[in-house]
Amino acid sequence: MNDSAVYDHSKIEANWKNKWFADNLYEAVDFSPKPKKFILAELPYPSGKYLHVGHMMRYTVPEIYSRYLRMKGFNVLFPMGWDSFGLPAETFALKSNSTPRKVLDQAIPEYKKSMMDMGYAIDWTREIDTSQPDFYKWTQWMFLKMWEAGLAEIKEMPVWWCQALGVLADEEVLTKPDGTRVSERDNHPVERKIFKQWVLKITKYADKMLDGLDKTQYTPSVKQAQVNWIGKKEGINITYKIVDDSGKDTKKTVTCFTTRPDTNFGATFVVIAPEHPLVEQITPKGQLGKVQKYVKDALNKSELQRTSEKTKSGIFTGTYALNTLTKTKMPIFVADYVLAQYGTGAVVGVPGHDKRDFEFAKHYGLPILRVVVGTDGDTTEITKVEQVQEESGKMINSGFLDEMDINKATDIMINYMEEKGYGEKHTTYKLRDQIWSRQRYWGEPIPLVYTKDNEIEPDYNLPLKLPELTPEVMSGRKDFPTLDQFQEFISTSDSKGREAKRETDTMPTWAGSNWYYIRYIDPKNTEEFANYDKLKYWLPVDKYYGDAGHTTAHLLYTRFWYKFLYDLGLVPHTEPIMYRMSGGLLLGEDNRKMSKSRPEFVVNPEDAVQNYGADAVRTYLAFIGPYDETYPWCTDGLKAIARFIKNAFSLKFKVKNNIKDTEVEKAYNKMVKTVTEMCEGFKMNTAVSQLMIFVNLLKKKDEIDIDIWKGFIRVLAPFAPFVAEELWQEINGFETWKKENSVHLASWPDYDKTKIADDTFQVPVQINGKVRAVIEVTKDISEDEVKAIAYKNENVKKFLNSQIPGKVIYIKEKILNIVL
RNA sequence: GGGCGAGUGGUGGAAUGGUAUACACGGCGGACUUAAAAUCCGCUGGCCGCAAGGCUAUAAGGGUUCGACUCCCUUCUCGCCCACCA
Repeated sequence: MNDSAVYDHSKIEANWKNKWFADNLYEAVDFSPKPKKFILAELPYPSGKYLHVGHMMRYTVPEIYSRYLRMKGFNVLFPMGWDSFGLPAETFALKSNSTPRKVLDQAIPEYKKSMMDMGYAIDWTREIDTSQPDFYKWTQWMFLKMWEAGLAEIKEMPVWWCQALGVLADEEVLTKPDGTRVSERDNHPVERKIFKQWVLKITKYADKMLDGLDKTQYTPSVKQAQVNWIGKKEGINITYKIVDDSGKDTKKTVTCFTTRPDTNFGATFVVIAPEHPLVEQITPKGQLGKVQKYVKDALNKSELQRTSEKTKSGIFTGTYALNTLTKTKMPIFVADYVLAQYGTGAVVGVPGHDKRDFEFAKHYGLPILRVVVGTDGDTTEITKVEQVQEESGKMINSGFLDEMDINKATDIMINYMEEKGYGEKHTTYKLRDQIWSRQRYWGEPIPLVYTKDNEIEPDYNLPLKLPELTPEVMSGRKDFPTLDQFQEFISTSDSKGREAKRETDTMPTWAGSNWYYIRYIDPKNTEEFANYDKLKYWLPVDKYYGDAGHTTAHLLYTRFWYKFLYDLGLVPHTEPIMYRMSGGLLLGEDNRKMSKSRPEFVVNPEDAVQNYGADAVRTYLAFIGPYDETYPWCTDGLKAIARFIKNAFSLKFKVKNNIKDTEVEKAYNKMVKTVTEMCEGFKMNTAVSQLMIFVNLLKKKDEIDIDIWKGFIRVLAPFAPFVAEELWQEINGFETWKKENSVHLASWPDYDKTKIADDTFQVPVQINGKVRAVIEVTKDISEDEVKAIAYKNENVKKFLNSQIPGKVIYIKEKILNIVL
């Protein structure tokens, strides 16, 4: 046997890999006349020495899809890069006793090698690295644009904070099942602290982001998640006069946001958040000490304490809000169940119709009034939380609203209050401004300068580079210094040449990820972040694949950033991404999340590729199940795929010219048709099973026609690119490698519909919906003929039992159902 | 508590109104082998039956339909995201 007789995956893969990448086979061509497809997979953040098998799970299926599209005649952009700023690299560096740059410079080539070993069809000339100055220059530039537009502000904000990592964004904090909050990275306990923070005013784009959803093809659930995250609510801000114990006007007011002003006749108290500025202003001196103590305790309470408390805590301020409708005095409380950041930070308590208010009222002995009656007609006193009515009903005990449906009453009350000047219609959002600073070293420096007069000026001399972590800087340190510890970095001059100081916060982990995908389009441009005409050619992203945890917030921020660039006329469309799908998880063989604590269940992708070949690993990851679901790794499954690849390879010895086999011909055309449909539908798992069915048939044959073989190789190519290339080169007799002869630039085969059509087909015969026989009939048979054949069938006769059929349903080529 | 999604053999899954369990794993039986591995062949949802065949099964219950894993309602369970959001 010669060399080519044995399937040796290591040899085949090493050979083709080098040739492909040397010739940049998967080049994405700017302005190609072919139609474009931009297939985007979230770039990894290197946080360890090697690529994780979970990454491969995420990338393989979209990559197969991108190969399919290329063969279908599209100019495909399937790029890759490194999201390398932020905590992951810092933590990785600290663990390695090194610096972020050094560990990245080691890890990135390893990650890249793993991707090349997998044969990923990436145009590496477009590689990006978000922590390189030529990239972050533009992140800084865009931030300055935001600042110019008034969308970047410095604000006092309560933020999550932990000793080890400093300030964290909400998204970097996880809630454990017991209610405690910890940092996403390394599980440090976190607490709430007030800090000055740069924030981006994403809320200004809330409505644009809601409206833009119509322009996308997101699935309903992705759209719904965007809508929910934005959380637009229309209601009214009602302003109440505040009086003291004796009923004297204090000249102060409290404004409460509510979506349910219809229940205002049932309002019996007001609650303000501990952080609310009114706390200090309205609390009488005698009361102030006690109230301040409550506020302090509330703010310092851990999340665990807050959520584990059975009763809602609060304290009476000693003053009252006047309910103009009922002319009653509503005591004003401070309580930590009211959030400072949502609405006005003050809530009007309607205990009969809000569960939280009910619990609070019950605990403090406040009156509970019924102003809505449900379908049960119950108008008795509300004593249990189950009786609290929230969703529907009619108004009672509510003056001019009585008998009205609650929705109508809401409208009428809003108009009434506006007319009387008690309140104003108001729209509020759950969406919060995005925190844009952190007190860490490894991030984009914020290019702003504080003058002597404490004015803020932009520094357009970009990139503003991070100071280096020299051995001198690091000597005697365990953690990285923050920028305020680099004197040379801090001191600068303002636009008038006077001494000034730099901002020492850096940008958050996700700064680069808000726009990184744009840079793939023009990664080497030094004049602008990307050439507009190139953007016009490549954008929007056709499909975006990534981690399920990034489906909502990351997508929203990406859309916000893009819409901002659009408003500046810098990008060509209003929506950057047309479609989003998130991948499931790959669990260990023990059906649990792969974890370093159970190393025996952690799959090392390098080992898998070495032992079974990249083609097998790729095809296995495609075959294992639908992209968006979660399932365990199974080594036996991988072995089976390795066997399949080997079987497919061995078929080559049977290939001959001019073999006529109608069974194979039909099966081939069916296979091409279904695999094509399944690739279109992103169902790579069933596409692989179609390939298996076809190979199982070919295995039984002694000879295979060369044209069918060539077609099969092309269909196999996106899944198992190495073996496909090997077989393709061999069958075509290409002796020396030429890029244009690659199977991966060959066209996807067509199929012949006429060869698929069966002359006969099977019709199940049902009696009362149960299959009693299957009859074989010819193609253009009439309904009557089908019936005649069916009635002759012994089993059908048996079940008809000489009865006369009442109704007979015949669906052509599908089914015959006889109803007795 | 809210939103979204899912529940099908021993396992991963297939079928989105028309023969439920494709494809694959695992298991069982057999061939080859001194033996094992590898490979190949056969069987494999459950129950009854020698067989033909029958009954039964897609989380549970109900409904629509000639026909339901698929559509609708109720309940349960799991996953993800959000969560004292007024």
